[in-house]
Amino acid sequence: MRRLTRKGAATRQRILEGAALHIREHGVVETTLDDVLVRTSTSKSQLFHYFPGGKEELLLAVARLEADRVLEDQQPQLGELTSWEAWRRWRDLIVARYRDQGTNCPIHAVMSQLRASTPGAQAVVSELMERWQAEIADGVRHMQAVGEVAGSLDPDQAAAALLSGIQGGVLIQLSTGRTTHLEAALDMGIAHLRANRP
Amino acid sequence: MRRLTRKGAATRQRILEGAALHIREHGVVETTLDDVLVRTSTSKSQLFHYFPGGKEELLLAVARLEADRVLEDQQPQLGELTSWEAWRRWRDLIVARYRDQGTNCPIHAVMSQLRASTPGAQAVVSELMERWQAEIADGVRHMQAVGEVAGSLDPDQAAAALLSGIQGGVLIQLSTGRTTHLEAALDMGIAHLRANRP
DNA sequence: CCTAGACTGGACCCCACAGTCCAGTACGGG
DNA sequence: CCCGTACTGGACTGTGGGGTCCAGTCTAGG
Repeated sequence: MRRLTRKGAATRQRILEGAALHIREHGVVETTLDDVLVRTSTSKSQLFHYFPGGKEELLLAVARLEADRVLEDQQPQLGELTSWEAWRRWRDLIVARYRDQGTNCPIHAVMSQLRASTPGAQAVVSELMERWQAEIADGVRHMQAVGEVAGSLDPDQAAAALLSGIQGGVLIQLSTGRTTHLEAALDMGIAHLRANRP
Repeated sequence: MRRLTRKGAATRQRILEGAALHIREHGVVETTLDDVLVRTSTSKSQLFHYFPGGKEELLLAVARLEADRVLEDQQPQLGELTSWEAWRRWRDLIVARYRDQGTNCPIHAVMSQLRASTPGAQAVVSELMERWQAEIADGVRHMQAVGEVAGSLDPDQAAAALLSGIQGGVLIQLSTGRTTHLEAALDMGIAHLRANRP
């Protein structure tokens, strides 16, 4: 696809967002191409025109869309972890976000469908995790700079541990419907930082 | 199914374990009933005889099998978290176990396929998490009893956080292939306990 | 050793759903 | 205004794979 008219770009976007929404609501297993077509008032030929790779390509595009959204939803708090109060606000924001999302994580759903088949799929998640962890690590480094955290603590290590806790907390929430584990993980992660005062 | 002859029980078990193995090797999406039949030298009618609910029931049974295996694989270390040295051994055991498992988690795979459809599916994971967390919490309580951890720490809270870290670490490993996050989470969780000396 | 019912084989059904094709329409650059 | 190509509609195809059926065989209890 080399050139897209304005109309074409709009249609492509409509299909993409319609697919993302349907997956959010029904899960990827219960989402067929026809569902997406009906919902977005488009036809097969349009879908394959914009996503020549078919369902696989569409799902991958949805994964990218959702991955971007994850970090966007945490801004601006994630980018300004400059005080303990800011860390607390970020923590509350995450909990609220995932509480709202309920027991259906779009990325998680899409990934489990693509895993083996699509090589680029794991890269989407890997990249998300890297960016996420980098932002947290920046926050840790800032706290070190202002003397609230000991310089002996490895920021990347701490960020990796905190990120793991978040992922696991959300994962457990998918089965239990509760955010208790997510909260426990966040609280422990932050407490661990605070315990490492210089 | 009211009565099972010895032969019948053996066949049922053969189907179940064959399915579990095939899912471990190929993932649940790439596993069809026919694959299982060929592998176990059984026929459709046998499979539906022992699993009247069809694929869904079979997958749920596999999930239960794998869930049990998760805790078994951590014994006896998980049951004897009675010294810092024991915690370290447990930590190493987990890392080794998941390193061996590689980037294909059977439970995770099966769950993402069942999620919405089967009501009992989430219960399998919930129960696994509960049992797992309870064992960790017992370990924390023991360390409190011997005066290595402050009594002010909530054992269930700490266990929930640690468990979240493990889950997230494993989840990230599925995309990255590395156990670095799992290790970071475990190390931080245990460090957090050690930091809370009386 | 006989009979109910547990067990087995495999042919068959069926349809959901991804993917194809082609003919017709809108668009935008020249 | 004209032509190439971007775009659209929708009928059509093919098949993977879950699930059904029934007829035949084995098992175990009485």
